Amino acid sequence: MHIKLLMLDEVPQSFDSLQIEKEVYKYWESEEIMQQSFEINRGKRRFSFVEGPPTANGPPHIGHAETRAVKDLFLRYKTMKGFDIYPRIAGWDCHGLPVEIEVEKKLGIKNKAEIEKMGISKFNNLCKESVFEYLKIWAEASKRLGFWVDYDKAYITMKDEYIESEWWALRELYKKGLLFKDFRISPYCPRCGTTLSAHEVSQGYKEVEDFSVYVKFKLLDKDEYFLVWTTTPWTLPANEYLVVNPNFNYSLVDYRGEKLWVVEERAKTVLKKYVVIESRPGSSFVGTRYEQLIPFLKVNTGLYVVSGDFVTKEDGSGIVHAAPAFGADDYVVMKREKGELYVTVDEAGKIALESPWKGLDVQTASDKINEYLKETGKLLKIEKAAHSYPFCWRCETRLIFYPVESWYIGVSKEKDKVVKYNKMVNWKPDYIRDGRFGNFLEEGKDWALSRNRFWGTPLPVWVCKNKHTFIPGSKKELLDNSTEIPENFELHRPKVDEIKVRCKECGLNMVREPYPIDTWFDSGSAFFAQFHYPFENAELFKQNNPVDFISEAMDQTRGWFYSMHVISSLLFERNAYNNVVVMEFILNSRGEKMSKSRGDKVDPLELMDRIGTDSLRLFFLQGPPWKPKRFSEEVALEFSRKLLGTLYNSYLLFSTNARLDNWKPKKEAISSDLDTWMLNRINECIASVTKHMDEYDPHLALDDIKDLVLDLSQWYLRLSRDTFWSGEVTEGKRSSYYVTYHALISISKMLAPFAPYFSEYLFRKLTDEKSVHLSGFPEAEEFDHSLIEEMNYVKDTVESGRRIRQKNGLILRRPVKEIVITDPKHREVVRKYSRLIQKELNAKEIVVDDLKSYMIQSFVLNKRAAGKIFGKELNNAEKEFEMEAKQDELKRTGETRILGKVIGDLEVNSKEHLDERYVSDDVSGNKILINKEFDKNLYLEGLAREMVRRIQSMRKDANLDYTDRIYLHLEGDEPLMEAFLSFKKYILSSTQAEEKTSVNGSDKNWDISGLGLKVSIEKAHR
RNA sequence: GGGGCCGUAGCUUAGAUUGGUUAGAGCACCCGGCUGAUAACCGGGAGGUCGUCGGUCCAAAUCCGAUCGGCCCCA
Repeated sequence: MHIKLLMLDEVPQSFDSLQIEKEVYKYWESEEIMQQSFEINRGKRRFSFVEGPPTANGPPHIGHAETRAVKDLFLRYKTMKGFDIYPRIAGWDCHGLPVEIEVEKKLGIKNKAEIEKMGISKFNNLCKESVFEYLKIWAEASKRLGFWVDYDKAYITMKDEYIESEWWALRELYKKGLLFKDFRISPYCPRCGTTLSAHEVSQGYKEVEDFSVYVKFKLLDKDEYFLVWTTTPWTLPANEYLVVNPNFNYSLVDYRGEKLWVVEERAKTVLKKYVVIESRPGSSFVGTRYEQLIPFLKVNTGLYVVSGDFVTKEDGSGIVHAAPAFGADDYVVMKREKGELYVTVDEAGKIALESPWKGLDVQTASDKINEYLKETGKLLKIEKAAHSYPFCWRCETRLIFYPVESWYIGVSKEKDKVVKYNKMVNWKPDYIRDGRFGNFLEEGKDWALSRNRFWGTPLPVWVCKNKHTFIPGSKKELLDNSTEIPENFELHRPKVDEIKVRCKECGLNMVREPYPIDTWFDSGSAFFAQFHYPFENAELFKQNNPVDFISEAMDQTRGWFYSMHVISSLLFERNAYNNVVVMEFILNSRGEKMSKSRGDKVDPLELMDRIGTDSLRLFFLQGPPWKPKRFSEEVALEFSRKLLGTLYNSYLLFSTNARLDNWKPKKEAISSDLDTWMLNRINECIASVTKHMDEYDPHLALDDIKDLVLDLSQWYLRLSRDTFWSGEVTEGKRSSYYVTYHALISISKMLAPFAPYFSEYLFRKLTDEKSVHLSGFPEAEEFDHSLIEEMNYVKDTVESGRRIRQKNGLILRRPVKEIVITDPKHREVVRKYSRLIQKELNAKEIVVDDLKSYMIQSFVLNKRAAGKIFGKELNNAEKEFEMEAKQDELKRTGETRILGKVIGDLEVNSKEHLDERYVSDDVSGNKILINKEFDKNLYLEGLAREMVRRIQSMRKDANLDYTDRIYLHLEGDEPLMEAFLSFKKYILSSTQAEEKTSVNGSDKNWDISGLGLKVSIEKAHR
């Protein structure tokens, strides 16, 4: 008769994680457990978090699932630890090129002109709609994954309030002199009239054959030349500097009567035959003036040599010509030298300089310039070489580098701060801080903020003809300064372009700088803009700054981690976040990146349907998050089956018995050393898990939990089974129930952040509380580490004992008479756990004693010495010496007579060996001795156990419940029947059997070490 | 082209900061055992040039250099 308790619910015999997940999900939904978890700690200690907003313009992939699992892990942990995480909201990144491209694809258009033709208003509205197209799938997958954040209150980067906060930030930066306009030299398509992003450029590389030329720049007032190599002769008319590497050595060589400077290592390749006149380091040329190569451009600056580390000796001559308008390095040189920017090419890619080449496109111009150089004797040589060159991915036009106006954030000016605040961040793994991220910060590049696109946060900069600048720090400030406001005004193009603003200083109309800004500025502002700070929630912002915890994948080192860090450093003079967990990618089973084209992308929702959410989450945390993982469903399933399946069965064993005994969860007096050990073991685990979680090492915490589950199942419960099965409810049994209950509760709580579904299921079976996620994380009580070490010793001992039995053919089912442990150091431990050891090793007695008592000393003749005495009789002497009496005599008196002659110490060697009645092995170092003698009684007892095992296996085959009783009849060979008679009580009680001469059930014939046995059983009727 | 991380058994991996027993575990495999919670467990076996080469050292998976392969970022 089963009495159903409120707690300790009955569960199915087999573990169905998918079914459990369904039930739990439904329960969370109907009871609004997630919402409650947001509220439960309001007003307590704060832990702050900010979501790195994804752009929901495609379905989430497995990498998103991983970051969400890791974020959620820590949010749940901190919630259970009693922290108030508020706000705990989702966030969505709405702007940017990826969104525009999605819309372009849908419309079947591919350039800016077409967008302008259809109207920015229409286009941007489509972008706005497109952003949320995948939102449902994202929210569904995230919820299913158990990523508990408030989706209803998500921050949205395209809302006016959010943008307004960014405007405030930009105005603050402007006030600090950190927002300014400058040129940047970017890849540019002269046909489309547009710059290309790095991503676009990398798509368009092609292998082409181009002419490259070596030209001679004459030193001023000297009959010497700098030899310079270039693949873009059209840039030569704009030459402003020559650049040498200060660390290289340059040679002046006589080449066909001309004196040329060239880097030492390249002279041979470039010139073949020449005579070296002298050598000088590159640094010595700095400042040397030279004659203009092509005299059409009027230059006021430059025409001297500068140094630059970017100059290599891989190709060319080691001397580089700089035309600042057409090269990024060149531009940096010009800035450093405070030179001027000479733009000799127009926006359509035609030469604009008054010269014979005016109006030619750069390619044609290059050919003509080559001819010109040849005619004027300035060309040394011309060659054709294949190299890869970028083309426009849309129209296949050659790209050129071209100066484009852009607004910048002056990171370089504040580099020291940016670097300093990074030191205050706890990076996991720590090498990111000084490695990948730190190195990037050291570059200290200014942040190019403006984009030549449509859909984004508008740059809040208005300029009038007199170059007066107006930068509103809020929507209100803009409106207050406007003379005409369009209908349905919002902070997006085209409305912000249509608003009329009059210059305060001169009264002229102002025009907005037409750019939207880099989307990274949107997401990088999340830590204050999500609050609409500083317009609202100042207090809330203060409580949540710096953010305690963020986590994203590795690619964000130059994305979100960077933008947030820079904005915070420049704006608030502090780090934006305290702890950041950086994740590596999930790879396919071959260790490659998953990709659409390879067809191995995994849909997280499908995956969760197949293997379950807990399995997926556990898979992510098997190793450190910052190690790339090869994904495999099998590995994920195996791990979770091992952990959760074992836990499930532990609960099953416990609950079945506790229910039968009508035990109700409550604290009980602890009555055994095994129970005390388990409690200490649990506390040790809690302490360690807490430490690892606090240090953001979740994988180590999971290892700890797994070890505890195995200790519970494979050691504690296995050894406690007898207690559970004993008939009466004794003090010992109550103690075991309590300890097991306590272990299961503790584990379900510790596991809750990792495997939220199964933990909830288990927890709810054990208690009548609402949810494990609303419960507290277990607190470790003091524990005695020596108790844990003692048990480890016991485990080792048992393990060695089994090994020794196995190696000596003493199978475990047969009891042995005695086991001696020759380790006086652990005398007390062995005594304490002797019953346990005895049972595990199936021994009648456990003895602790000195090894000495089990070593037999024997003597053999020292043949060299004895040979002198016995000569040819040595063999006979040896035989006589082996006799026990002689050995005894020697041991007693130190000498004995052999073949009539007295021998003593000098003629013998002594030897020790283990008493032959015992066995041991080298591995245990003779610490465990097993007495292998056995008598009839031991023999019969062994047979009895053999019979029990066969009967049990037949019960199992007959699908009997283990409380069912049976009728039993045995027939067989004599020793077996004798064993049955001698151990009848043991056999009948352990198989729940009653002896009967005629049994009407199933029969089976067994062979037990050559003895025949026929077993008949029948289910007994009550 | 520059920077970063990684490479340990068929698979998943511990050990690398701090050089020091026989490189440790799990899955799978083979032999044996235990078993009325368990697709569990226990003992044994097979399986490793610790990616490769070189260096430092009495001693290298560990430190250094090169090289190959995978992944990422940047150009």
